[in-house]
Amino acid sequence: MDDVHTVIWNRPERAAKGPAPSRTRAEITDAAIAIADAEGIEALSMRRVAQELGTGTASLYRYLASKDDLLDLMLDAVAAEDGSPPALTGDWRTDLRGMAHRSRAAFHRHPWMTSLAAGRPSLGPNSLDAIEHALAALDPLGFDIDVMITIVNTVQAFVRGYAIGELAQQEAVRRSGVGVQQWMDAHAPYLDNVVKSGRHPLLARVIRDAELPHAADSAERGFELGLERLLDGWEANLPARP
Amino acid sequence: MDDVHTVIWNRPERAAKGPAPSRTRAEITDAAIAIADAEGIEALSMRRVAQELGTGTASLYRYLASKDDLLDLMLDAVAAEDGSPPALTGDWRTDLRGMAHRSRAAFHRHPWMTSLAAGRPSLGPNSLDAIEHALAALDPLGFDIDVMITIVNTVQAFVRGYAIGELAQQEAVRRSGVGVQQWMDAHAPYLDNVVKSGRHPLLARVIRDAELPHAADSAERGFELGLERLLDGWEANLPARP
DNA sequence: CGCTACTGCGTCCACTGTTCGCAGTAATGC
DNA sequence: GCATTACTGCGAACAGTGGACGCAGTAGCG
Repeated sequence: MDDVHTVIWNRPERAAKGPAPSRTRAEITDAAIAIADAEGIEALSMRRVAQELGTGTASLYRYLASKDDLLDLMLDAVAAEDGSPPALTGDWRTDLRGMAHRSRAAFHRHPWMTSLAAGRPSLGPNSLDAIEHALAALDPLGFDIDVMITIVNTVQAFVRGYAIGELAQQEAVRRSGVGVQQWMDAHAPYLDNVVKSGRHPLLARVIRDAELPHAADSAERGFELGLERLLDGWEANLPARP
Repeated sequence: MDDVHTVIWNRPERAAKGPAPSRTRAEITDAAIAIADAEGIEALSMRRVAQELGTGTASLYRYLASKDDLLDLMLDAVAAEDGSPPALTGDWRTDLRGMAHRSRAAFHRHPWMTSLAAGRPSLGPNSLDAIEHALAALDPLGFDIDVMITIVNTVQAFVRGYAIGELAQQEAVRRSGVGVQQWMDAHAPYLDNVVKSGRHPLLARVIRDAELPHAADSAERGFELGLERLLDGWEANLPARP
């Protein structure tokens, strides 16, 4: 349609002329997030959003060029949930650790983010704010901008990848529609075969270990351990100041 | 239908009685991978797979309980592409680094994996082989199994998250149906605004930096740097032997 | 006041994953 | 040798999807 305003982030919300729109992008986005939270990402359809808002399905396309746009808006809305990033502490490790934990918490609040993060670069204004904030934490160290962005990138990559792995089983269970116990029961014979075959002795130990009670918070501990190791690695190898 | 063979990995490929099936799961999986490689994951439909194989759509459901099963098979098939994991070198860093690079290469060969990895725990036999191999690389160090699996987990998380971030833009461009240049042109006004607004001074430097020619291999360099930092972190903090 | 550019939306299209039932076939039990 | 059984391939149908089109109604500018 338009030549210059092709990207959602650069498209004005309201037209200059004509009747005022009766909804806002934010209302639509919030409704979509509520549906995805409650019923899963596969239940999120344009019809379902329209129903939630009590409007016609086609009306949504006055606000969004496509469902893809809606998904972009959802991701960026989540990036703003925590409000403005906290003030910098002066210690880059503390600041980056905080960013990592906030990001992981967002994934846990909205597990559908794992599905959307793939194939969708986070270029929304709120995501950019978060990156700027992380860069600011590294700024006092006085390094090249490409070193700084690489550090931020790798931390974000770790958080994203860890959250996806963490939530993968939970999401598979939810999508299957049965309870955790039934899902486990369905998979038990296969894992039993893996253990009994003897060709995966170390994995067998992992599987047995996973049945222990202490495993409850192992995901959280693994995240913290991995994150600290990554930060350790950067701290020990920060390049010399230019 | 069945009580014990509910999980694809534990379901026999061929029935005991009746006519022999005219295809195999592997044929179907390969066809699906070829389609996803060539036309993108959103072009992968059961009808499209059936057409590729010259068979009826409903016939596929003699081999698979659902499309989800097919996606699981695709992921596990990719995990077997490199053949058996190479022999251990005796240096855990070298072995884990190799695993990470092979995994990243698989993501690049099959960008649709980024979409599938979310919400889908990798429990297929080939994925399990890879994990067993990584654990074996750490075994000589003599640590608890939960420490070992945590190290493997964090490395896999980093690779997954980095690959997803790396391929996100490429996938967005592909999905949009236009060329890289047109996609860039569509986003340029927005990024210009970000730079001009002055509220993201560090990001502005990143955006300017990204236009430099050296940025061509920056994704690869970032991956290697981050991976080495993570391995550094583990090496420096390996817990005391039990 | 009229013209223009918008808004809301009913209706339609092509497509999706999956199920049902039927005809054909290979191995088994007797 | 022959009925029985358990499978195979698959056309057709079903409920759902994202999105396009065009029409009626309306708000603001000249």
